[in-house]
Amino acid sequence: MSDAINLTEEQKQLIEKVGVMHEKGGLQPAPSRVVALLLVSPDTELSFDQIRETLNLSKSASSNAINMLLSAEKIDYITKPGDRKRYFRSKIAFWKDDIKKEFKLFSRVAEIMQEVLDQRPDNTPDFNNKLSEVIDFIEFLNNELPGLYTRWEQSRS
Amino acid sequence: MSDAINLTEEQKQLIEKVGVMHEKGGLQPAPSRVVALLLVSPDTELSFDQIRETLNLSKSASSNAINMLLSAEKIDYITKPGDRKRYFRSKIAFWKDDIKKEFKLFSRVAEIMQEVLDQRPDNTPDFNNKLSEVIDFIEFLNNELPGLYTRWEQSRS
DNA sequence: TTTTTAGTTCTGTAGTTGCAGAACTAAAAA
DNA sequence: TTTTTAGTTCTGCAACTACAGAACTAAAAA
Repeated sequence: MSDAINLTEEQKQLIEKVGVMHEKGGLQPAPSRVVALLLVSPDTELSFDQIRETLNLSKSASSNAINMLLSAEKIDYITKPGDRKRYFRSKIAFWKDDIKKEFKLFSRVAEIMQEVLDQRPDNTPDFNNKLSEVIDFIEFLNNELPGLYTRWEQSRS
Repeated sequence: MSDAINLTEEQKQLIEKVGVMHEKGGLQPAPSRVVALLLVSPDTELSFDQIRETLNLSKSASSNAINMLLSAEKIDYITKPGDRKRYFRSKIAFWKDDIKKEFKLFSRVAEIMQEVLDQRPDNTPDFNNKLSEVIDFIEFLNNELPGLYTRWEQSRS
C-alpha cells in the first residue's frame, strides 16, 4: 500500500512550477519539490514516507532534502502522541523572517560595495557617485522596512 | 608584454569577494569575476585582453563571460575612434533597473503563490491566511516602490 | 529476544558545469 | 595579397551535483 498523497494533475504541475521557482532561488531540485509539495498539498503536515512516495524520491534523497530544509528553517515538524513519525510542514507562516533575511543579504551587498567604494580612486567621480547611490538606497530601504510593515498592517485593517 | 591591469593584493582579494557575492546571486564564476573587476579596477573601461589577462582567463572563458554579461545587461561597452577594440564597463549606473528587476521577480513569486492559494481547500484557514498575507505584502511592497524612490531622493537633498 | 519502524549514511554513477586549449573567422592593416 | 587583430566557436575533460540503491542503525513494538 502506498502512502502517496492523492493529487490532481493540476496540483502535480503546480508543484513542479513552485519547485522550479525555488530552484531559481538557488535551492536544489529535490528540496524544491518538498517545499512545493508542502505548499500545494491539501494536507499540510506530511510524513517522511508521504513526501517520499508522493514525489517518487529515494529514501536518501528524501532524508537529505528534509534535513537540508530543516536546517535552513524552511520547514519544521510536529509529532503526534503514540506515533513515532514526524510530520513535516512548511514554515510559510514565518514569511516575515524570510523577508528580513532577504533584506539582510541586500545589506551585505551594500557593505561590500562600500568596501569597493572605499578603495576607489578619486578620478572617477561619476562612477563613484553611482556606487554611493546604490549603497545609500539599500541603507534607506533597510531603515524603511519596519515602517513598511506597520503601514502595510494599517492598510489592511 | 602584458595587458594586465596592475592591482594591489587588496584589490585582487576584493575582486574575489565581490565575485563570490555575485556567484551567490546565481552568476557563474568567470562572469562574476569580470563584473567584480569592472567595479574594483581604477580604470573602469577595460578591453577584452585587459580583462582576460588580469583575471588569467582563457579566451573562450573571457568571450563567453563577456557575451553573457552583455546580454544580461550587466555590462556594456564603448569604442574609441581609430581603435578596433571594445572597452567594457559596468552598468552599475543603471542600478535602479536592477532593483526594478528584483522586485519584478518578487511579484512573480506572489503570482505563483496566488495560484497555490486559488487551489487550496478551505479547511486549512490558518495556512491559507498566511499565504494570503505573503501575497498581499509583496503587492504592497510593489506599489510602494515608486514612493520609496521619491522619498529617498528627498531624504538626500 | 526478535522484528519493525523511521529514518540515516555510504557507495556508485549519470548528468551537468565551467573552463582550457586549439582551431577558426571576419575585418582591418600592412 | 598577406598578416594582424579581436575576438568566436569547437572539442575535450576534470570537477561537481544530485540522486538511486543498498547497507546500516537506534529506538520502539511485538
